[in-house]
Amino acid sequence: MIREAALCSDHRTPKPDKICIMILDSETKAVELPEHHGDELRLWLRLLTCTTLIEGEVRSRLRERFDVTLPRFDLMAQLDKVPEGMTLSDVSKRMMVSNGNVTGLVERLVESGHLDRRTSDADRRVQVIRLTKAGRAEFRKMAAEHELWIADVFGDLTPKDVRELMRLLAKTKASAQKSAKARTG
Amino acid sequence: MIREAALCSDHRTPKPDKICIMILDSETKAVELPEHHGDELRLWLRLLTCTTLIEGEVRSRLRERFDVTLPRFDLMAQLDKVPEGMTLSDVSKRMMVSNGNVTGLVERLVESGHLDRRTSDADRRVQVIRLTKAGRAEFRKMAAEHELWIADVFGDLTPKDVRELMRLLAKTKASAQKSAKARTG
DNA sequence: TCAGATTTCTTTAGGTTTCAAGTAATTGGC
DNA sequence: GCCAATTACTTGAAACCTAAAGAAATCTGA
Repeated sequence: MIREAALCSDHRTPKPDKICIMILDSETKAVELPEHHGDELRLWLRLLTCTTLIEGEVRSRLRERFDVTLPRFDLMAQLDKVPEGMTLSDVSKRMMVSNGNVTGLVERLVESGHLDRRTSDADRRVQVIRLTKAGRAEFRKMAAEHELWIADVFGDLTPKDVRELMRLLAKTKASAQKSAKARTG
Repeated sequence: MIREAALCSDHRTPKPDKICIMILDSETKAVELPEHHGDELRLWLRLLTCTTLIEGEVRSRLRERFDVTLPRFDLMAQLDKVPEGMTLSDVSKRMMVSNGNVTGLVERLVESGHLDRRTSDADRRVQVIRLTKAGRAEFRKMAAEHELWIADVFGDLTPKDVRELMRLLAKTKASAQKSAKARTG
C-alpha cells in the first residue's frame, strides 16, 4: 500500500527541469514510477482552457452582435478565402469536422441565402459551394469586427510573445500530427 | 484604388517588432491603416487548430479504447480531484459549459452507474455529485492511458518548450479573461 | 416577518457534432 | 465492357451544447 510520495530529479534526464515521482511503498522501499507526464498534461489542460475561453468569448460576441453561430462564421471564413468555391470534402477537411456535419451546416446557410451550392459538371458526386454576394458582404462586416475582438483578447501579449507562441504552436501542431498519424497508420 | 502595399514600423508603438501595413492609393499617397491585427488572428487560428487536433485525437482514442466520450471523461476528471463531491454549479464553472449541459451529462453518468448524486442537506437546491467506486476505478484506468497519449502528442517538445508554452498560455489566459470581463462588465 | 432578489437546478427549443450506415457516381483493373 | 473498390455526400440516431425561461429554495433587508 502506498504510504508517501515525494519529488525527485529524474536520473534518465539529468536536466533539472524534468522531474518524476517517487513512491515509497509499505516496506518503505523507494520505487520509481516508469514515467511522469504531469507537465504535458498540465500544458494540455492550459491549452484547452485558453481555447475554450476565447472560443466562448467569440461565440458570445458573434451571437450578440450579428446573431450568428460560430460554426456558420467559420464556414463562411473558409469560403471567403476561396472565391471560386470549395467542395464539401474540402470544407470538412479544413474545418476538421465530419462530412455529415458539413452537410447540415451548408443546408442551413444555403437556406438563409449566404451560400450558393451547385453540383459539379465534371463529377456529379461533388457539390461546390460559394459565398453569395450577400453572404460575402455580411461575412466581411463580421470579420472586420472579429479581428478586433481577437486583437483585444491577445492584447496583453507583446509582439515577441505572439511570435514565440506562433513558433511553439507550430511545433506542437507538427508533433500532434505526427502522433495522430502514428496511431492511425 | 489600391495599388501597392508595404510594411512599415508603427508610430504608435515604437518597438521594432510591431508592424502595420501601408497602403498606397491611386494618387500614390501613403495611407496608413488604423490597425493591423493579422498576427493575432493567425495566432488564434493556430491555437484553435492545435486544440482541435489534439481534442480529436483524444476523442478518438477514448472511444476506441474505452467507448467513452470526451465530455464524460472530462466530467469524471473533475470529480476525481474532489472525492467529497461537487455541486453541479461547480462542475459547470470548472468545465466552462452551461448549467443545462451539466444536468444532462450528469443524468447519463448517474444512469450508467459512474456517478452518485444526492441533494444537499444544508441547501435543498444543491445537488452534490461524486464518482462511485466503480466510476472512480474506471476513470483511473482511463486517466493513466490518457496521460501517456498526451505525453506522446507533445513528444517533440523539449522541457524548455513546455515551460515556455505554459508561461505564454498563462499570459494568454489572463489576457483573455481580462478582455472577457471588460466586455460583460 | 415577509416580499423581492438571488441562487441552483431543470426544461425547452434550436443548432451542432459524431459515428455509422447507406446511396450515388466515378475510377481502376481485367 | 463490366465489376469491385473508392470517393462524395446524405441520412439517422444519440449525444452534446447554448441561451432563455421557469421552478424551487434560500437570502436580504426593511
